[in-house]
Amino acid sequence: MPYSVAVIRIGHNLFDGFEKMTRFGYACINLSLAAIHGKSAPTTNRSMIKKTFEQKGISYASKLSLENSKDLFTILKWNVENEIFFFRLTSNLFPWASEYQISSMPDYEEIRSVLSECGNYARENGIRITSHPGPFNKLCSPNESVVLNTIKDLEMHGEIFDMIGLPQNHWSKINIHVGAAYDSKVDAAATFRRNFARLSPSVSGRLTLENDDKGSLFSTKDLYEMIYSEVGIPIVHDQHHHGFCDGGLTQYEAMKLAFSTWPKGITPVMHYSESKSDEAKDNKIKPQAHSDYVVNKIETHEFDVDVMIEAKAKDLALLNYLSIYKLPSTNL
DNA sequence: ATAGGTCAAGCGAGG
DNA sequence: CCTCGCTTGACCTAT
Repeated sequence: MPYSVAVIRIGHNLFDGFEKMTRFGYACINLSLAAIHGKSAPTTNRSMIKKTFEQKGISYASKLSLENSKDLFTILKWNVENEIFFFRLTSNLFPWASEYQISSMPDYEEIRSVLSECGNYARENGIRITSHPGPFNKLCSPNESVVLNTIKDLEMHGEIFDMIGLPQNHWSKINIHVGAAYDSKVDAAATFRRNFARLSPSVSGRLTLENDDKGSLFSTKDLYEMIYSEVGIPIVHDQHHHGFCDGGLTQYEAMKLAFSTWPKGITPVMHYSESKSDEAKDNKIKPQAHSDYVVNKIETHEFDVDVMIEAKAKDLALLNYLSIYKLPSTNL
């Protein structure tokens, strides 16, 4: 096995025994480093608009990709220094990657080498790296061109994870939503399952599904009954979304169901966020919108689960949360 | 140098 | 019909 999750966990367990474990994580952007470095802060999100891509093409995309990759290493180091072992990788590491072969970038070899170092570092330090491709990924679409674009985007994520050297399993999950119903959840789920079979092992082995945040779409219960039970895709339970689409289950029931879908030896993931409208005391803001910070105690019950905090203030929100409750970022 | 407008992709909800 | 919200603000141009 090129990347042994078991070894990492046993290693950390030497310190703490075999108590319940939780890693807290943040998504994509590091605002602590931004606060220190200002405009020149490390970022994995350099991008460009379409017009610029048309003018400058793959060579400029390659340049940005290399810089993004180098800064990924800096951010991973920051994570270790701050004892954060769960991190969502940006989907924008390689700008416009759907428009070219990654391997034909001029800086491909150097990028591969930098990403491979990132992977080694993450493995040595037990950082869990995951991703969350955008909402335009619709594997359930009746429109073939939408499906083809989705497959392309997902395969791009898989290829990048392979370059980093992440295992082709749900430890390094690529997480999406079903995200649409087209007036028939039954049909949408069938289309999803059919198109799931078209993915390479690099993607299908890592893919997870998250419950939607609209009543008409897929609750955790729906995902279990209509997708997991047929094709075995593990479920990421988002507590905030559950408030808008609960399928008749309590948080606890939905968590129990979702976590039961994960393979043995791989810690399930839960998403946590709070409403911006509550935080700002402004009911004109949609309740689905994420707050800057999270302040309520996160309930994990008896479950062994990693918690991704989705808050606009990113790592600042995570560090703030941990300080409120005097928690370690992990008790691994 | 900074502010403000703009920007690939798909959906559904709400005004 | 338009805007927002979601993965994740960042880029570009005019001042």
